[in-house]
Amino acid sequence: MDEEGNEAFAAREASMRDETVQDEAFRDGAVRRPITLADVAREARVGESTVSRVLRSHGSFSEKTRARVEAAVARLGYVPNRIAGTLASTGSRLIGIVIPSLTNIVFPDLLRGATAALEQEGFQSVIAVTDYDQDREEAVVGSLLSWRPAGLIVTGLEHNPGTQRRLVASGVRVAELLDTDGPGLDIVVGYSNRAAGAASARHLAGRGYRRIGYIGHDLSKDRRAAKRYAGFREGLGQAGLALAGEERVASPSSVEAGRHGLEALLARVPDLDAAYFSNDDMALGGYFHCLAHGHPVPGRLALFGYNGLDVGRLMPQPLATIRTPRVEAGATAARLLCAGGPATVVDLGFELIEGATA
Amino acid sequence: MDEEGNEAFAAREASMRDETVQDEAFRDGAVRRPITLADVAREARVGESTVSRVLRSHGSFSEKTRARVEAAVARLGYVPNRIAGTLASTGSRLIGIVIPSLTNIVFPDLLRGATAALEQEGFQSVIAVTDYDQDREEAVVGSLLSWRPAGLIVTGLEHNPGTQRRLVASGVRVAELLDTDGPGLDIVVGYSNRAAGAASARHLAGRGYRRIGYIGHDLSKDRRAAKRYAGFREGLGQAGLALAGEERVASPSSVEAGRHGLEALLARVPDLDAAYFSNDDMALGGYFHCLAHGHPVPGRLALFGYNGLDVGRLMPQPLATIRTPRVEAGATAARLLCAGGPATVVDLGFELIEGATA
DNA sequence: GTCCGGATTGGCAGCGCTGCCAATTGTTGC
DNA sequence: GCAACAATTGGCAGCGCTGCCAATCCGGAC
Repeated sequence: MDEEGNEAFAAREASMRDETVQDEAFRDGAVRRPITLADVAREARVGESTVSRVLRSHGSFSEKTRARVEAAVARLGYVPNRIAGTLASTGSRLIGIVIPSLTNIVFPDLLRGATAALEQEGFQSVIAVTDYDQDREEAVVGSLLSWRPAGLIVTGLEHNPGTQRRLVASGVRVAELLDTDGPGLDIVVGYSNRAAGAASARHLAGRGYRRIGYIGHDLSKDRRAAKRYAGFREGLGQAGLALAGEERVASPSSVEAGRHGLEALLARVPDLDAAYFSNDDMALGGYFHCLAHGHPVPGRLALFGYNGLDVGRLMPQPLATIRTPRVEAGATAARLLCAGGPATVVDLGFELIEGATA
Repeated sequence: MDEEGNEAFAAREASMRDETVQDEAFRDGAVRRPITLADVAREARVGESTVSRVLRSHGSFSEKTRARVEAAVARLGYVPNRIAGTLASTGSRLIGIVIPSLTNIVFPDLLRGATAALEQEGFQSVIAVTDYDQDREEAVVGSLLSWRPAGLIVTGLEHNPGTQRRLVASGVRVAELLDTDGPGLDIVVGYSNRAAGAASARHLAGRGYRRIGYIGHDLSKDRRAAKRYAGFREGLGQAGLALAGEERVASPSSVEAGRHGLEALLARVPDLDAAYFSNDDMALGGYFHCLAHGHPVPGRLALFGYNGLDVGRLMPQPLATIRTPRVEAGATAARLLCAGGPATVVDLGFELIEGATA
């Protein structure tokens, strides 16, 4: 145990090791030629197409043949080459998934739902991250399309003209996720962010809060957060209220941004009685600010988030928020893509969690 | 705005829409044949190999030819088919990434580092999730290998014999991540979980805590957490202490598991003065329990986590924990795989954050 | 003007598999 | 026992691209 507590964080290259494991795998020193379906066919003394049929359980073959082929596969340690298989057949078993970020747990959730559903259908997912940048989205969409995926899952409904063109021209099925506020290209699975914002506003207004502020992150990039914001203001307006103040941090959403954002907003608008955050991470930051400064919640200040993360439910006072079916959205989109039905809009709705912070 | 606050969570199929966007993309009603490199060659009046060379900026060609080819590509909206390209050439530009979970932010962090580095090198990542199940790991490794990736990133050093065999037999480069406590197959990038556990124990013992408990999740599946646990006990032993009690929840780690785990442990061992959690999520849950029950931290109970998540830094009292370079590990592994050097072990170390909860 | 070497270009054989079709074998009805 | 039919099997073209090699072009040296 030569590690010390305060390790230098910088990478320290450790000693090179003489690993020979790999070389051992080479048989008799000859250059190892990868094992192909033809090798299996020869080993099993059947035709190539028979091996192919057995391995895909497609078409007909006798039980005896199956056994022979499977034995040969096991003996040789054959791994089918899906690159070749995909090229030869029509469709690939790949689905491309484009998400804006991996920092916000929302997108791993989406991925989780999608990959689980895809695996069931025998599909693999190729992922790409855009960092909320539409130009990067265009680039990664092109890059994913070059793998000739059976379908593409993208986030949101807003895309560059170039991205739209590529998506349409490619002819692959596209599912746009987590937003139903606007026209989609093909399959749309999500919920109305605008409605969620409005519902949050109505809830806060209904509970009697009157000096309501907004703490958000960079809305120019996160279009869905912008829609919630718009819906929220609309909802306030319907209740005869106006936003008492708002704070936008330039960074992506985070606990830190929420904590500092609320601090800044309270400094400018001290008589706030409720704060609406662009999401739960931000709200948790706000909650920590209140705890740290002894502001009773919701007595001094009510807090409201978005997403319904687990952490919110487990705070000493459960966070008032809106739960969004992210995992389900991923799974639903994946299933619809695999099923190959007509263009559809699936609104999964959302659930307002009253919690105890508002 | 026809959404209501308390949406039913169950999926509600929305009306099918007659989307014709896709059909518009079909030219002149004929069945659209995908555009191939041969089409581009014809359009540009050059040979296929010339187009290929231009598109890959490989080999030599005149400036005039490049312009002609690029114009033809733009005119036809050609997207190269990497499936075919990969089959024809030797190596693919795919890296398979196998992670145990997407629920714990640690793995998205790893993915983030890896995908960012891979994109720079012109690689794409195919991901698969094992749910901490070694049999599923074996299955997904096989599935990823069938895409003939240039390399594979897996988590941890412990694998089924079958997984090991496949990895070695495939001949692809493998990077094993987030653990350096044991022998690796090829490239290993991470840090010592055992040392991290020991460092945590020394820290708590050094601060004068004597009745130290452990709250963890399912260690039989999460081998790295098990190593931290072992290191922690070892560290306590070196300080002349023994574990005052422990609580293992059967579920995966989560804020909820931490909160309930601490509650249960305190019920059994009321005179605990410090709690070591299997990670920060769990520790945050413990912190929430303390807040909810008015236990002063660290006066009544000290808390110590693992991973160094942002949220810990922003708690009213910053969490005492160990920061692990997860993003860096992903990026380093990706770069090493692309670089194709010899087998290596890179120990990135870790950093103990003193925080204010211990 | 001719020759030489390098730059540029095109032709074409596969990469490993699947899909089609034809050949072969086994089965059932009468 | 034989035809008709179904089940099973093998052969082979070709998916779209790259890599190799040969053909062609170009500019300068002679």
